[in-house]
Amino acid sequence: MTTARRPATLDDVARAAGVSRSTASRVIAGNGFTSPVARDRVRTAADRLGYVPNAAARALVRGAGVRLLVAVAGATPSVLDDSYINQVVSTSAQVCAPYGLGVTVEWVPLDEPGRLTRLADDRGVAGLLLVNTTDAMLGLVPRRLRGRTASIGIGSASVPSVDIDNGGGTAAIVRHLYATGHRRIAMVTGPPWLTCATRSVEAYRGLLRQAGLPAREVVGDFSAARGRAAAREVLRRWPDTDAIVGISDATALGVIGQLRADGVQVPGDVAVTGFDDIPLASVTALTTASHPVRRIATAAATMVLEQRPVPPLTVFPSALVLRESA
Amino acid sequence: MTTARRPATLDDVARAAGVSRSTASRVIAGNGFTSPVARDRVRTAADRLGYVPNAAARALVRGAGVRLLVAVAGATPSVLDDSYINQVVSTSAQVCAPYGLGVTVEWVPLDEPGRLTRLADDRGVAGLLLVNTTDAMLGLVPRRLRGRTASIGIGSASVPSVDIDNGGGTAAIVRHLYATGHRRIAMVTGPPWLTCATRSVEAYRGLLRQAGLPAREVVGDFSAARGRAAAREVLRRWPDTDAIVGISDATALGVIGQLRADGVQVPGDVAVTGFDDIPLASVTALTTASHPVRRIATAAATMVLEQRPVPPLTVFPSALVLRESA
DNA sequence: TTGAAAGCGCTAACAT
DNA sequence: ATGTTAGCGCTTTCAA
Repeated sequence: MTTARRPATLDDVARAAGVSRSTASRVIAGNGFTSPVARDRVRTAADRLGYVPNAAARALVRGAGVRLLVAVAGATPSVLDDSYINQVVSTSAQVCAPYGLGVTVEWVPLDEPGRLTRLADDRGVAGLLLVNTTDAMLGLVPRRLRGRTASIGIGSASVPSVDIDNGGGTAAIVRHLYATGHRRIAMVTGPPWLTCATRSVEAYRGLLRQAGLPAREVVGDFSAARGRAAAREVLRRWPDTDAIVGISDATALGVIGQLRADGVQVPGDVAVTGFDDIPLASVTALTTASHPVRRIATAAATMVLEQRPVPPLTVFPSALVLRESA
Repeated sequence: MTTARRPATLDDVARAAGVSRSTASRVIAGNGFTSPVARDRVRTAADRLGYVPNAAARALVRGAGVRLLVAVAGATPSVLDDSYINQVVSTSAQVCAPYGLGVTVEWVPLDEPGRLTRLADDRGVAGLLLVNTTDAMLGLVPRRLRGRTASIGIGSASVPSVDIDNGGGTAAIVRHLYATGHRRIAMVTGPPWLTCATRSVEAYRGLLRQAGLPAREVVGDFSAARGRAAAREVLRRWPDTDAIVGISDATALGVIGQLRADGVQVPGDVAVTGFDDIPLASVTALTTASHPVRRIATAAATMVLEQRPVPPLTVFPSALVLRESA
C-alpha cells in the first residue's frame, strides 16, 4: 500500500533522475535544450513518481492564469440559464481538464460591454471564450489575452472565431418547405442584436424575395414561451400561413404546442421547423437543422489552449434533419 | 485613459495604505487580527487600485488548489454528454467564479473507482463534487479533500450530500395515477447501480404492494431511445397496462413517442409520467416531478467552497407537476 | 547542454 | 495589533 505521502515535486523528480531542477523543468515543460539521455531519465522518474506539475506554481511564475473564462453576452443574467450555454461550458470544462485549467462563466450585459474588461483584468484568467458576443465586446479584449481568446459567433481581426453556417442552415429549411409546396411561410425570429440570428432571418428573407413571396416576421427570443405567443400572433396577422420557421427548437416546440392547443394540425395545416436539433427534437419528431455544438465548443476551447496560429474563422455546417413536423 | 500597466499586487496595496504586506494580507484574506483603522485604509487602497488577489499565488502558498473537480460516475464517458451534467457543471462554474476558482469535469468509470484517486491527487484540485457516485468512490476521497468534498446523490459519514427526494416524488406520481383510477401501472426503471434511481423504484414497488397490485418493471437507462423499446416490451408482456411511470422525462417522452406511433392514445389508453421536469416537458404537456437542479448544484458547490460545517444531508423536495399526459 | 540563483505574489509562523 | 522573514513549486535568465 502506498502511504498517502506528499505528492512528488519537480525537485523530487530531478533528484530521482540525477539532474538539476532546471533540466527537469526543461524536459517536463518542453522548452529549452535537453540531451536525449536527460530527457529519458527525467521522463522515467516523473512516471515512476506519478509526478503532476503544480498548476498554481506554474501559473504564478509564468504570469499566466489558471482558468478559462467563458463570457456570455446577453440582456439579462438569465442567458446563463440555457442549455446551449451549459453545453459550451461543460464541454470546455472537459477540454480544459487535461491542461489543469478550470472554467468559469460570467455574464456580460449587452449595455455594459466594459464589464468584460473588469472580468478579464483578473490575472487568474488564462484565456477567454466569447459567446454571442458583439463588436463592442470584441474591441474590449485586453491585449494580454490576445492570442488567448476565441469567439463562438462573430470574430474580428484579432479574435479568431468558430461559427455555425446559420444562413445556410436556414436556407436549407426554407428550400425544403418551398419544395414541399408551402408558399405562405412565416418566421419567428431571434433578438435583432444577435448576429447569428440575423443571418438566419436574412437567409429567410432572401429566399422568399427570390421566390416572389412576402416575408412574415414575428420577433421572438429563442424561448418556447415566446414561441407560443408568436404562433398566435402569426395566425392572427396572417391566417392563411401554411408554415412557420422557428429560430430555435424551443421556439418551434412552443409554436407547435400552441397550434395544437388551438386545434391546428401540424404539419397538416401548418408545417413547423426548428433549429439546433436538441435531444428532444428527435423525440418530438421536429424537423430542424443540427449543429455540432460539442465540436464547436471543443474547437474554440482548443484554440485558446493551444495558442497556435489558427484560421480567423472556422465555419461548421448546419445539417437539415427531416422529421415529421414539416 | 488608464494605461494598461501591471495590475496591482498586495505590495502595492500595502504601500498605498501605509502598512506592511502582512497586515494588508490579513485584511484582504480576512484572517488574523487587524485594527479598524488598518482595515479601512487597506480596503480603500485596494478599491482605488482595483486590486484583485492572484489566485495562483494564493493557492500555491496555501497548498490549496485552483479548481473544483466535478467527478461523474458512469459506465461510459458518454455520461458527460448529458444535459443534467451540463447544468451541474455550468452552475458550479457560476458559483465558483467569484472565488476565482475554475471548474473541471471528469468521468470516473464505475468499474474503476480508483480513477478518482488519480484525479484527486492533483494538487490543483481545490475541491471535489461527486455526481451519481457509488459507495466505493465515496470511500476513495483522499484525506486532503475531506471537508472540501460534497456529493450530489448519496453521501457518507465524511462526505456531505445534497439529494433529491426521489422516493417522495415517485410516490406522489404513483399516488396520482392511483387516485385517477389506474390499477395496472408499469415502470421503466433506471440502471440498478444508481441509488437515486433505486429509491424511485422502491417507492413504486412499495406503493403497489400496499395497494395489493403487482409490479411491472422493465429496466431502462434514462434515455428516450431505451424508453421507446421499453414501451413495446411493457405492452408485449402486460397488454392491459393502463399507466407507465418513466424514471426520467426522456424515458417518458420515448415511451409516449412509441405508444403514439403504435396507435395507442396517451393518456386515453395509457397514462405516462416522467421525472425531472426538463424544459420541454412543459411544451410536450408531460406530467412529471420537478427538481431544482440549479439550487442543488449551487448548494453542493457552496458546501465545498465555504468549508463551513454543513448538515450531512440536505434533501430537496420533488414537486408533482400535473399536465396532460397523465 | 546543464546548473545556480533569483523571484513570481502571496500566507503564516514568529517576534515584537 | 503589526512587521519581519521564510518559503509554496515552478520557470527562466545567466554563467559555465
